[in-house]
Amino acid sequence: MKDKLPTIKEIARQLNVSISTVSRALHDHPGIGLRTKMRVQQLARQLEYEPNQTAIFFKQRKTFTIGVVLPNLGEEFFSQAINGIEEIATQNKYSVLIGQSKDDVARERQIVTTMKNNRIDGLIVSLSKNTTTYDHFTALKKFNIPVVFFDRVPTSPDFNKVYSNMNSGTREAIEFLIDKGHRRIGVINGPDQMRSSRERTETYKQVLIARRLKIDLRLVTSTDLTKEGTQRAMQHLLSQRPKPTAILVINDYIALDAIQYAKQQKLKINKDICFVSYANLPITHYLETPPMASVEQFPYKQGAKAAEVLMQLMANDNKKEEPGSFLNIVINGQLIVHSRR
Amino acid sequence: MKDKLPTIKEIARQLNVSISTVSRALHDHPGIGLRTKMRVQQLARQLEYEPNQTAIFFKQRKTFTIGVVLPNLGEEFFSQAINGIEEIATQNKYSVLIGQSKDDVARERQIVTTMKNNRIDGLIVSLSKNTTTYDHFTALKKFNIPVVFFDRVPTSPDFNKVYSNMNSGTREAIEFLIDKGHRRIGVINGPDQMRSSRERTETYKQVLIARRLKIDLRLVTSTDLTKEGTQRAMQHLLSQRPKPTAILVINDYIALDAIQYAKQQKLKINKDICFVSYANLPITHYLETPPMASVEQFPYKQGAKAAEVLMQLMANDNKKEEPGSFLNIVINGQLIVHSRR
DNA sequence: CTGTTAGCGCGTTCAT
DNA sequence: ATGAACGCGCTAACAG
Repeated sequence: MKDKLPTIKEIARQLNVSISTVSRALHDHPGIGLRTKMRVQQLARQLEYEPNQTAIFFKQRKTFTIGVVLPNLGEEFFSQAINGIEEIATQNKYSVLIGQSKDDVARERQIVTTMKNNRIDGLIVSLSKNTTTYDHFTALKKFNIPVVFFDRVPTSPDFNKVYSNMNSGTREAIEFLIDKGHRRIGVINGPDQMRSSRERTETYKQVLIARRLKIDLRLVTSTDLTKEGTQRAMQHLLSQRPKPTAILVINDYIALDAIQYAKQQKLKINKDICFVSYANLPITHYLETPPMASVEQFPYKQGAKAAEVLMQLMANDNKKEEPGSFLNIVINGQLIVHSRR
Repeated sequence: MKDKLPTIKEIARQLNVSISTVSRALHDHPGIGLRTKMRVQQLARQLEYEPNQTAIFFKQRKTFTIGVVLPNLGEEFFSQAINGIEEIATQNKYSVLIGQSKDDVARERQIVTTMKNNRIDGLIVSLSKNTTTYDHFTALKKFNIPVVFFDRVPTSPDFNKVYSNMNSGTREAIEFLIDKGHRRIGVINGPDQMRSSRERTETYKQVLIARRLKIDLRLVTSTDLTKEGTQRAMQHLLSQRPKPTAILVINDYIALDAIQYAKQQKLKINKDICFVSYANLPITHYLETPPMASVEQFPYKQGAKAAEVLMQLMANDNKKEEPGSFLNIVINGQLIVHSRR
């Protein structure tokens, strides 16, 4: 059944020419008789010939396929990102293979291995929140498979990364809050191994020092990104005295959990307590009580940029690449204010 | 660089055995010397040998890859669905190639063609809202590539489909509203070519007739799924006299737009006017004024089921399949009530 | 301008 | 128990 697909061999047979003539004709090779070229192309069309990509992949040692590994497609941030990735990939005639780590390191490793064996030409990754070792990625170097990380990137400088800088966005956010009169500002970070957590804390201290405000590190806490973890974080923050009047939250989803908790505690949002979060997802537009402001992180743009960088790396692959130089692209976060109340 | 990957040939050379011996040893072929088998496997491990999948794909005429084409990963419904698809595919050692049609038919065709040429083993599709012809899918039959549609499925019976039945959910929804005293119930459908639109209207009439209520078809309108289209639909509905007191909306996103519009018109949600929608997305849990109820459509389950069906079809591929029998799997929608006010 | 040949890596007869 | 040889479909180096 399947094997009756037309091949160049078949075309060659029917036209009494050689296989390579057909191949050339189909590729508009310069030195080829106009007449035979026409005949070949004509018959190919008639037979609905399509080159067998698997054979080409095999021969060219190139699959025109990239892999994308990310924690969870269910999160809007990541689906927006892959949206951007797919766009750029398609433009460049690449296909996209996806895998979700579900924040499980073993699964992440498994996916990367499978993709490597499938001979992907390049890989884009947003790390699982539990990933602390990177050998499954460095291993790809041996196979000449370039890797670009985005958003959740490794701390080590020895990787290509595209991410949104927490510093500028966080600075904007905190200064915004200070300017509105807040003096006790809490922070809910993600797990410690996430780069963003450290950056956020760092900037928090810097800005407070610059503004000559007292730093109380009990106001800096973290969540494991579960709803329960966030509730515990909120409970911790609200038990401090004096209570914080504003809280910076790692992302919109977590902020929604935090806001929900605050409401349950009979706090008035934007009055008793303000929230500023990260990501600025579309859903926030539909909310009655969204965070007061959100640091936009441009997931689509991050994904697209990561894909562009990867395309570039894959193109340079043939040439000698400069040893040990890694791209580190920062997309500045930008504070979007939803409510000035 | 890339070509220094170890092959069975290389292993054979180093061990002074034949290529086929290595191949057999690696596959635990019965008639093979235990001693040589060990030596081969040992060296393979040492060399970190991995079979070249592209070669295997090529030779086996099978890629263990399925394609997924859907309108937009940015929509939660679809990202949940692909979540389910990826899960099942992974369990069955399949990889997943994705493509977004962005509701553009030309793009949909392009993606399908590319995937076909890449020799995917099977395809899962949720149609673009503008798709009216299916020849790009029927063409796949010639290549023995089974196709399963989900959610947005063709009307013709000549396809395998998994979808959520509008009938039962719609019936539940309307009866729920009638029981709460509503007599003027509006409907906002999607574009006419969507199966769900017709089903919804059909059920609407049936239930109203069964309950001996007057049918006013001016209360049944549609949106092109843009925010503006939805506003026009709302404007139309609210200009009817008497005004509807409840509105059934094609999905949660559209419902949010509709609710927003109603609020702007100073209508009190759940008092002046009630909304019931479809999909029951997680975001609704965070809303102050969610639809009063939502017909859950189990996107994860739909995706997973579609993938299971596809796996089955691909497995039967070798055997003779019964001619012209198509699977039509219905996952009953289920009304989830958010608020009884 | 066109044909011949080799080979990519693997699985699979068919011999031995 | 093992090896030799073939072919999947295609490209490309070499020969005319």
